[in-house]
Order: sequence, then C-alpha cells, then structure tokens
Amino acid sequence: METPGSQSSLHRANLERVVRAVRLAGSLTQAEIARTTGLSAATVSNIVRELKDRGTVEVTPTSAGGRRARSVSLSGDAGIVIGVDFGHTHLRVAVGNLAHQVLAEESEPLDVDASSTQGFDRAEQLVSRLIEATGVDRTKVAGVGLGVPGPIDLESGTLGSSAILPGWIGTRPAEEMKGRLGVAVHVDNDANLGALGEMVWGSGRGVRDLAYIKVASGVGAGLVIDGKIYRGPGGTAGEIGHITLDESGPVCRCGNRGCLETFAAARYVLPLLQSSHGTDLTMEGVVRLAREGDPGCRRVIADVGRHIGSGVANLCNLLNPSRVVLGGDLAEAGELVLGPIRESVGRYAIPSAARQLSVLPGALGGRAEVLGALALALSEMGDSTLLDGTLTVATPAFT
Amino acid sequence: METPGSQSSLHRANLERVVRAVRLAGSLTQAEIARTTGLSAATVSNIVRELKDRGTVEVTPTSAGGRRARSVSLSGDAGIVIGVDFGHTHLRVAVGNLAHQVLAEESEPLDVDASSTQGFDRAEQLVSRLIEATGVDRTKVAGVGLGVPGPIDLESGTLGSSAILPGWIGTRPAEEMKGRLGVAVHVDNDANLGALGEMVWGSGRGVRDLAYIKVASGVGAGLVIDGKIYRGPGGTAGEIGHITLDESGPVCRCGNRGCLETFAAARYVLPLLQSSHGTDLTMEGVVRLAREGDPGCRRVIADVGRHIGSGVANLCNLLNPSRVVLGGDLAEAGELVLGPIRESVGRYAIPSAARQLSVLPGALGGRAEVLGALALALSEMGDSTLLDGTLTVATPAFT
DNA sequence: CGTCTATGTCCAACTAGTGAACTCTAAGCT
DNA sequence: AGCTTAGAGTTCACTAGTTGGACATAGACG
Repeated sequence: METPGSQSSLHRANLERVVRAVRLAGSLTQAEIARTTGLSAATVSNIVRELKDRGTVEVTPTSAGGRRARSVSLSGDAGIVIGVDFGHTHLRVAVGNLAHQVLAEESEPLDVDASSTQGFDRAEQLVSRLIEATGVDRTKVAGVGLGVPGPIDLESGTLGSSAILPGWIGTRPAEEMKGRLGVAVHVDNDANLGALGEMVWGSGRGVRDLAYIKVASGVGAGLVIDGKIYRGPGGTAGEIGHITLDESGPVCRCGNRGCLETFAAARYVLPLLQSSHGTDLTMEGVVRLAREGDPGCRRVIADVGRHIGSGVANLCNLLNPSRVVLGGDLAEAGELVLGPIRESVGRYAIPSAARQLSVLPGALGGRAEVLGALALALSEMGDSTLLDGTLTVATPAFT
Repeated sequence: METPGSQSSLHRANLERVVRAVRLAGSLTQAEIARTTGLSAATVSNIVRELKDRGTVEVTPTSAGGRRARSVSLSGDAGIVIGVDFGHTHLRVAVGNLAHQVLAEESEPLDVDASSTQGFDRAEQLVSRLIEATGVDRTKVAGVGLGVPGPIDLESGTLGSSAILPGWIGTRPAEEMKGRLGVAVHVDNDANLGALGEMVWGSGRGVRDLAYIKVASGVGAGLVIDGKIYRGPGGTAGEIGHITLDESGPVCRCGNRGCLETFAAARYVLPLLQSSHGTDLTMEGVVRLAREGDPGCRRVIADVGRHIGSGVANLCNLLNPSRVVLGGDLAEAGELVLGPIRESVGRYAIPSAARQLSVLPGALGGRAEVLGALALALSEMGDSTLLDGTLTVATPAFT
C-alpha cells in the first residue's frame, strides 16, 4: 500500500473505480463509464488504455448496433472465483468470473460419516475438475468462498460445536482449503452465505437490508445490513432459531425451552408426523405431500409458518429489514408456509415495521449457499486484486 | 460536492485528513501531522497554511519546552455544535466544540401541555442563552442535533404517533428548528441518541456495536452497528418494547398482547404499586424506595429486570452486540435491575452470544440524549463543514 | 561556542486529471 | 447519394497538487 493521500493513490482509486463500475454493470462503453464514475472522458480514455495494456479489461472493437461505441468489459480470463458449500448431505462447488457470471456448477452427495479430511479432499477434487471444465488457467483463481453448516469463530477460523458432524468440530476449513488450493479462502456459515446469494442473484436483488431465514435441520438467519453480511462482534448474530417463543415449551438442544427451533426445525417437526406418516419422512417429503393436499402435512407446515412468523416479527421490530427471504427445504412449500408467516408477522410486529416488509421465498433453492460463497469471494477480493500483478505474474509493484 | 476522483477532491480529502487528525489528537505539531496522516512534510506545511488562512486552525507560535515545534490545534472558534433534547417533561440543551468538549449545558422543565410552537420557541431561547454564555459568535454554529421522544419519519421529518403529546404529531421538528436557528438540524429519536451519547462519552466508549435500552414511559432501544446508528430501511429499528414475550399477556397500546413494554414500562408497572404505595408514584420514586429497601419496589424492579432480560436475550441472539447499556430512570436502580437482567440473558440467550456480552448501566443518566444529539451534530457535520466558507462568509467554493 | 538534530519552508520536478478542440462513424434527412 | 448531426473516443496544452531535496532556524548538548 502506497502512501495514502498521494496522487498515485488517487490514480489507483480511479482505476478501482472504473473496474468496479465495469464489474457491476457487466460491460460499459467509455462514455457510460465516464458518466457513472463522474470522471472526465479524457481520464477514462487513459485509464481504459492502461487497463487494457495490463490485460484486466477487454475492449470489443465495435459493439452491436450502436453508433461506434466500444464496449469495455472485464477480460474473460482476468480472474475467476470459486464457491464451495459443505452441506449436511452434499458438497457443492461453483465457478464464476468477475462479471458475476456462473461458469460451472456441480454438486455431489457427501457421506454423512466422511471424515473432515475426506471432505476437504473431495472438495479439492471437485474444484479442480470444474476449473478444468471451464478451461481457465488455475493461476487465475482470485479467491475462494467457503460455506460451512455451523457456527464458525471468525478470529481463529475454527468450526464450533453443533456443526455438521463431531469429526468436523475444531477443524479450520479455511486453512485446510487454502493449503490445498493455494489461494485466499473466506469462510462463513450457510445462513450468511444464503443471504448473500439471494441478495446478489436471487430474491434480494436491489435491497440493502435483508434477512434470510434458513429452515432445515436447524433454523438460522443470515442478516445483510447495508449491503454487507452482519456477523456481530462475536460472530454469532442471526441466531433466530434460539429466540424464546414459549418459556415452558419443549426443551431445545441449546438447553433452553421453547426456542423457535423446537417449533420449526426438521428434527423437531418430523417426529410429529411419524405415527401417521411413517418414520423415514424428510422435510422435502412433507412439503411434497402438503402440496399434493395431505391435510396433516399442510397443518404442520402452517403451524411451522406461524411460529417462524413470530420470530420474524421480533426480528422485524428490532431490525426492520425491508425484506425477509425464506430459504431451505421449507421454502418449496410456497404460500403454504409464507401465508402463515405473513399472518403472524402482521399480528405480532408493530405496524410501522411490518408495513414495508416483504416476505418472499428464495429464488435459488439449494444453490443459494454456493452462489453466496461465490459472492463472498467476489466481495472480499476487493477490486485491487485485479490490478496487482499477483494474478498473472508475481512482479513487484514498482520496477 | 465536486466531481469525485479529481485532484481537487484529493486535496480536499487531504485537508479533511489533517483536520480529523488534529481534532482527534487535540493538538499536534506539523511533523506529527505528517507522520500520522502519511502525508509529506511539504504538503502538511501547505495545508496548515491554507487552514490557518481560512481560520479553521490556530498555530500557537512556540510550543512549551519542545525544540521549536509549532503546535497546531483547531481554533477555539472554528465552530460549535448544539444538542437539543425534548423529553417528556423537560427540555435540555448542550453546546460543545469540535474537540468533543461540552462547553455549556442546561435543562429546564417543559410543560406537558405546552404546544409544539411553544416548545420550539423555548428551545430557541435556551439555545441562544447558552451560545451567549459561551461567548462564541452565533455564526460559528456548525450544526444542531435534535432529539425527540417518539418515532420520526426520516424521509419527511415528520413526528409519528405515540409521540410526546398529540399536539406534536405531524410537526417537523427539524424544519421548525432550522427555521429558528438558521442552521442544518439533524433529528433522531431519544433511544438512538442515547445510544450515541453513551457510545461517545459514556459506558459505550471503545465499543463499535452496542444496544442502548431506554426504559421510561415506554421501552425503546437504540442500536449502534459498526459505530453508526442503525435505523433500518424504514427507520423503525430498535422497537424492542414491542417484541412479544407472552402471547396471552396484557394488551399493549400497540394493539398486541404481552409486549415487553407491558411488563417493563412505567405506564404499566406503576399501577401495580398504586394500591400499596399510593397513586402519585413515579419511576424515580420506585427506584429510590427500592434502594432504601422497600421490598415491594424491589420485587417489582427485579421482575421488570427479568422481563427486560428476556428481550435482551432475543436481541442478543439476533444481533450479538458486545455491550448493552441500560438508560432511563430505571438505570439508577443499579444492580437491583442489572442482576435480574443478566440472569435472564444468561438463561435465554445462546451461550456463545451471551458469553462476551456486558450489561452496564448508562454513565450519563438523563444527559445521554442531549450529548447524543451533540454527537449526532458532530458526526453528521463531517469534517468538511469546517472547510466550507459557510461558517464564516458565504463564498462559493470556486471564485 | 560549535555541532547536532529535528522542524518547518521553499523550489523545481513530476504526476495525474481536465476542458477544448478534433476526428471518426453511423444514423437521419432531403 | 450527399449532407448534416450527434455522440464516442482521442489528443494536447494547461492546471492543480504532491514530493523529494535543499535550506533556513533554533533549541539541546557537549
């Protein structure tokens, strides 16, 4: 980092400004860049030339149709980012470029009793395969985002308890993956990444404050505040699953009673249907049966919705987000669950907070987390990464 | 605002950098400025001369003791800021300078049935008196922060319902005061300002994420996230008073049942003691009696604490702040209320979120809101205000 | 009393952005 | 087809602003 406040830093800032503008828009003409960045046309001209020489940007000579505008876009091989998501039952990997385009994506089942080493190895293999499939050079990987289904200590990078499996507790996924892939790896938990994914590609587009509620074997929320994931000082923000709804309710795995989770999470809800619907029911199955009209499943899902709605109402009173996106298997139930949620929110939240709230199902389904991991990699990368020589050849900043 | 990314903006940024460095440190020599800002000595020399010419900075010719360093400090009359706080029963005004020092402060009772116009007039008079008392020129007022005890629509600046008195609903306090004082006025509600005040001067110093819980005639929370007040997209974040604790509890003024407010706010709690302790009891009185040992009052306060603790536990699970500061009359009860709060939090919040939480009483008492208003004025002002001609003579930015 | 050292200032060099003039090309009009 | 028009991009001379180094200054130290 050069001395701040100097002209060279200004120049660098302007370079980044242009890169960011192009990245966000996909492709722009120079005149458009000038308008969106507020720089003069002359400056843009110089900067574009410099970026072109460096290879971070591509100029397609004559754009389709227009007068004679040359459209500027990030060069396809300027860099790629990778998203990896460890789920309870599967592993998902996505490869994207800097223009927010997903180039390749694949998922495979992950053995529940696989060791953590095995899991990381599998992830590495899948990543390598996908990179090869896209035909991009490995050295172009600018960053990796990693999702884990459990609380992670951001300071030390250690996976906490209540994670996937006992064997994974205490491991440091980011370090493990970094060791295998040789690039910076950024981790976060599944709910936060889901939130990010839905915000960038899904139901949260255009909103700056959003809560993503993921209902699966547990209940968690990812909070996006002012466009950024909010983790809280201790890194445990968003634990909506353990707010108390009923002080004398069922005992929760966290030790309290009547947590939202005990009314909404799969592990507590499925047993309700065991006597009537058999023992090997999954949440997915319940949702399917409900859609087909099964009254018991409908009733259960509506009840779950009402309870989630109570939790969301509290969230709403405290944080007043403009949008709540429902993720996880349950989202597939659509209005069957959203209706009761909205009803509960309307009843329990203060009107001024509830009025401008929209509750939507996630648009990405099970992909939300991987895509969120991709988005994390993109956002953590910083635009400056593109400018440093690091990606292509490791040359010192000044000769 | 000039075009961003230009050299002139760079110069401006450097000016601000220097002003900020000086403001934070109180006074610095030029060499020290150069070191802390990273600018070169030559640049600092130029900038200091420019600032001196403008009058925003003072250079005391020979500093005490040193080699021959001239110490640079914000000129005492570079500007002052004003905080105004309308409470339910009183009006409070504080005058401070840019170095975060409070120069004068005064409060006076405000008639409960005073009209809003009367209130604004009184505020104007008190402000004028205090400015005169400090002996600073009126034209040096750089900004005003204004606190109102009710929800305010940030878009329109209109006071919402459930405000102080019916007569104030629909007024636009910021505009009113701006008309009277002729300076930019920034408004916010009392809880948010209390949070800001405690963060800058009180129990929240050094923390970037904090929740300030104000228990008075209602219950509200001010949330500071990453050093800034968080208001939420709709401006109604922090309504902790209306999260539901008991679905079949007492009916609340908001229309729901069992809101935290119905267990903790003065208007619901005081009636409990009417039969035993008489009818003209205030919250202050209850706290005093409790401290003196009155068992009924102690019990009531402990119960209130337990309920607040439940609310804080929810807040904690969702937001995981590193500190909760209790304000309002109730804070005077000290451990009598903090103990039960902590106990409740420990019981209902998930351990990892509760572990690093500290629950403290506010250090500023009734002054928290005015000082917060002062802080709001300071923070909204931005260092750039000092640079514009606005403060001294209204000259256009460029000749 | 001379030397040393850190401070602040001045100046020439350099970096980088800007407005204005200019070129280029496609579209629209006659 | 030929002329006009207008937006896109480039070039150039100019200006704003920072910087390194030379220089003056004045207390501290021996």
